[in-house]
Amino acid sequence: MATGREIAQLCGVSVATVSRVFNQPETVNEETRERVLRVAKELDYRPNESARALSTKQSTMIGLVWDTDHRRPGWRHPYLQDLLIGLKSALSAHGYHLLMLATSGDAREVGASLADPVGYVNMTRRHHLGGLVLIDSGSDAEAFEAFAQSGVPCVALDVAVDGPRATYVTSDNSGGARAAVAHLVGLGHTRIATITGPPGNQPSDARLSGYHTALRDAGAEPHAGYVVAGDFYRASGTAAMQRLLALDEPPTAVFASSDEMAVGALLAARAAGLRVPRDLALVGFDDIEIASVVDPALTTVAQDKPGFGVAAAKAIMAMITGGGPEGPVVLPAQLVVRDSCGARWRR
Amino acid sequence: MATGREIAQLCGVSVATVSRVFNQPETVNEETRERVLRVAKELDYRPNESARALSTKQSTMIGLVWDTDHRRPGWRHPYLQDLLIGLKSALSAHGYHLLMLATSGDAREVGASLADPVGYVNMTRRHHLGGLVLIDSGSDAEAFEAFAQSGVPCVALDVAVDGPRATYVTSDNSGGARAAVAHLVGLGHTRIATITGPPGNQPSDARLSGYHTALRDAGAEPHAGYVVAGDFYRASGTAAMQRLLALDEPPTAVFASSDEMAVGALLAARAAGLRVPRDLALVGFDDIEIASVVDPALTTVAQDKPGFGVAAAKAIMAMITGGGPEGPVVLPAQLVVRDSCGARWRR
DNA sequence: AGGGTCTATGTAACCGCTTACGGTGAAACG
DNA sequence: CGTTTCACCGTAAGCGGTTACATAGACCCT
Repeated sequence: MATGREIAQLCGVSVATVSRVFNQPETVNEETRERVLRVAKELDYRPNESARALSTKQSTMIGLVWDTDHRRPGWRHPYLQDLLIGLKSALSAHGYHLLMLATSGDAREVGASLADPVGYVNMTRRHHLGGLVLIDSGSDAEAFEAFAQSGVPCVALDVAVDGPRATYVTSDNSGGARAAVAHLVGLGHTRIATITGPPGNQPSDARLSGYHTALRDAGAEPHAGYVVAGDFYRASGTAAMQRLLALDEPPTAVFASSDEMAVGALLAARAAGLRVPRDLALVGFDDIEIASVVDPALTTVAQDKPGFGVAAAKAIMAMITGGGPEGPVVLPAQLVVRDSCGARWRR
Repeated sequence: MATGREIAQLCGVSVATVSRVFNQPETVNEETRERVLRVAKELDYRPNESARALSTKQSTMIGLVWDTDHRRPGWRHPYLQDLLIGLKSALSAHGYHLLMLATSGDAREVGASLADPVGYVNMTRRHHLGGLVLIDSGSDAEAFEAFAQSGVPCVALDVAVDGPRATYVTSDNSGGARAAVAHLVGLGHTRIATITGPPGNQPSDARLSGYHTALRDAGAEPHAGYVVAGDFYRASGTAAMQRLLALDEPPTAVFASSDEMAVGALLAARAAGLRVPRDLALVGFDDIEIASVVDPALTTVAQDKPGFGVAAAKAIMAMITGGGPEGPVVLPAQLVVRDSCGARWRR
């Protein structure tokens, strides 16, 4: 690999000039600049990023905190791929890379345990990362708070954090839920239940509050037994639905806090001999792929999935270049009406 | 951030000793070692990875080549998340990180265009990456070949490459397909069609050959019109199915090279008034989430998704430490019988 | 002609760590 | 007791860039 020094010698200039050609081209004479560039091309010169990072004390990398081996093994993000697409392309536009940090297996580490904020923050400092993107992995808001307080710029997805250089992006969860439930109300339903995510999980809580708001708007009485907690996964939706169906006065409509749970509920309803949407209206949240494939196609609240990534990238870049954190970003969540609540069917 | 020098001063030793404590602990006296470690801990010392990479000429990062903005925009990998889970955890075990490379937006680059091998290889050299993992993004085997020939260690997923330091991991595509079609044969079908992926795509071609083998095994005559090409995506499955149904003698069973296309075919069949599996048996490939949710649940060939990542990580580490590339890894592909081909129903 | 400005470049220190090499003292040896 | 051996550690030279500062002309002005 050719180094700057070699180029300098071949061109009869100093290494400083070579460096300037690439970093402040306007300060170097056009003729010499071209000469340097030509030789650089001939030698297939690649500036050494390590050296560069060492002397500038900053890298062009953003860390991604995504715990795969969380307490709950096999934890899955509903739309990781879209999120990464948005994140990666937005970061690329700024010349930044995404680093998926490993925190384990390093004997050199001083005081790190695995998969906890300490390990990640260590890595962040060791690599002089520009910042961190935190992907919500269940309900560990406390861990995220530790990140936010650590001082490294970070933006969390789907969980509100607060720190000197931290912000977050989330969907309009309550608004989306409210629209979903209002839709059910508009279809004439009065016995509307909801299957929530894990209590304490922020998006879930916000969706629940949207559910309440919509009912209140409609002047309806929230029925205590109509709120059942799940964990965002399919099986919990099935279980929750079974509990709802066992009620004296089972609901005629259900708003689930995730599509996965909605699908689970659908299976339970079907198993109980109910037909959706005729006997039971169902709305989900997320608009993952499954939603449009399931039969009947699921009415749901769509999130701007790549938008999460893009917004996160923007927020990080703003903190890196600008300084202070900007306010939280709230992405729109939009009701997508399909077949599972009978809107089309009634018409 | 504390540096090695500071620690050295506080401990009354030289920086060399500090470095040794972390890299060759056995060569330093126990007492001083502990002293250094203690001070390091107090000062929250983090070795600077840039400096380290600079002097050792190697980093602990593996690059991930995953073109999101491919020719075909919106290209999606059927099971990226599982693959990443496997990849990341296996790399972490070796203390390696995964770097999602950006190749655009860098004025400093000498001769790079976007999203092509050149750009990625540039970045690989600039960052002294240990190697590259190439995710198949459609049918660009030529581009992959360029990577493989570039000399940087790389392992490709689902496309055979050949190079001085390159290898690949793939599923037993033909074996899986063969099992799937044999299953259909076993159910008594004789008019078995297949919907392939894009011609030239290696997994697709292998699956097609498995299809042929199974038919030959059964002594059946391959019907030319029964092989229809798709592009792995749902819509193409629908279109292909429509073409098959328009045949004079439509098939009674279809093996699709991907679950997405199988779902597309399912929709087409349903739209044509056919009932699956009674009027048409259907088998897919991949075993993505949708497969088990669709109605009827899809019989399909499951791939070891995290296994891809793990195998890739192993292969890369072997090339980094060992030297020469090992042979290609072929993961088992296993038939998962569900409801879409009537096996259960017949019994 | 002397002084002030500007532009273009060179000099050299520095970033923080690794490592080849050499030195020191104590133990072991003949 | 002189010499070898060995464990331990320091010295210093990189690694490949960046950048503050100095320098040297060229140009312009009074």
